Amino acid sequence: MARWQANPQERLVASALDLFAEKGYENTTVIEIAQRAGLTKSTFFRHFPDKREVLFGGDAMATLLADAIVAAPAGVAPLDAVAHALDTIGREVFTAGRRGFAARRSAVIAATPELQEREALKALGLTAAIAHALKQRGVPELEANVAAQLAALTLKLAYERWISSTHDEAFSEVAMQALRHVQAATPTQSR
Amino acid sequence: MARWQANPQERLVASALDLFAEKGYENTTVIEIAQRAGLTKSTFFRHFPDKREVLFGGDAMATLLADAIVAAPAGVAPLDAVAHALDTIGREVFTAGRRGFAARRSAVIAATPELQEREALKALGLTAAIAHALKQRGVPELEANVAAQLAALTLKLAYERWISSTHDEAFSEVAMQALRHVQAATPTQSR
DNA sequence: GGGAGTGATGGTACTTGGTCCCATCACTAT
DNA sequence: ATAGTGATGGGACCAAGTACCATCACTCCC
Repeated sequence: MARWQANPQERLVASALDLFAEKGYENTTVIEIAQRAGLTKSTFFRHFPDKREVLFGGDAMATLLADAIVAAPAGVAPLDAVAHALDTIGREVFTAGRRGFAARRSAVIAATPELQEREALKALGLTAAIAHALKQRGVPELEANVAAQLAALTLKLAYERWISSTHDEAFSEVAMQALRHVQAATPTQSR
Repeated sequence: MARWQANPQERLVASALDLFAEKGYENTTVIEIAQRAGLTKSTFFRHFPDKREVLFGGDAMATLLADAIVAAPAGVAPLDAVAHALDTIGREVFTAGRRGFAARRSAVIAATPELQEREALKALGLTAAIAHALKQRGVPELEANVAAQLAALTLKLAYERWISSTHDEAFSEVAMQALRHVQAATPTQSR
């Protein structure tokens, strides 16, 4: 089954992250990334639509989150469906073994405006996916959008804390805590 | 005072928007934009850091919003400070005379992934600026972040409605209405 | 009124991301 | 063996963006 070398994508991602961390995103050329992975520019662009995307896994996250929200127990409140989804991704993608990678990746993005732009787009897509999934559950348009905004903030806070936590906290734990905090900080409607 | 022709930026923006609407962003070259404005590629990049930015006014909006939030009457709730800021930008930048331009611009962005990416980044910057301004008012970190998320949603909804409204509603009016709706759709903290 | 200075513009060469297209290679099935 | 299939290599090409220098329009000042 295995031709040439295995998992070209993974090798490209690893090479890219290494080089970005070493000499910065802008000073790294696609050809260099490919060479370090034993491949060529052509092959790189066959696996990723552009240089940025090598650090972003398509919309796997968005679909996973959306599916988990739809699959949450019927009748629960929007933010409880979100909680269910956060727990799911905590167990399926934000596992302990990937924390180191996530942290390095995050540092590179934080240092690169061009990557922040891509991340902003992904975040927006994520929020839209959450809102859409909530609507599928019957949540009214506006409530879904508001809940999605709160979910996006929760996810961001949880991710940051998960990445930088010294003691190994599971993502799910961190996320539940973050969600409770966000809920507590939500303004009571005065009027 | 006026050399050559006046307002090169404005002419470049107008040329770009026209061409993008005519033949699409991707099929339009920077050289074409410059030529239509009676300028050259060099001059284009002297006025804008890249091709995308010709449709985005730097961070003028973010600073204006942030300043207005800081300048809101002391002691009012976070979302009331936001309301004050929305009213300000409604009177200063989202004026009736600019609605047509905004609508055309919005249509082009909606048709162009590359521009949506830039817009996503701007939206994130806007949210961060709002949160930061609220913190300057003494609003605690978390409350500021939550309020900023709700403000971002409000701004987005109001902007969409303002652009597509048939009868000339002032942006401030639309924004106030949107804010009330968002507040009404905010989940009551059950636990 | 003429010349030095200043800021905006024009033009060219270069690098790199990204596309296209075709040749080639490794492996598989018959 | 042989044909077929899917992944890779390689080269030509275009456009975005950078760097640098020449040039032009206007201002200021003597």
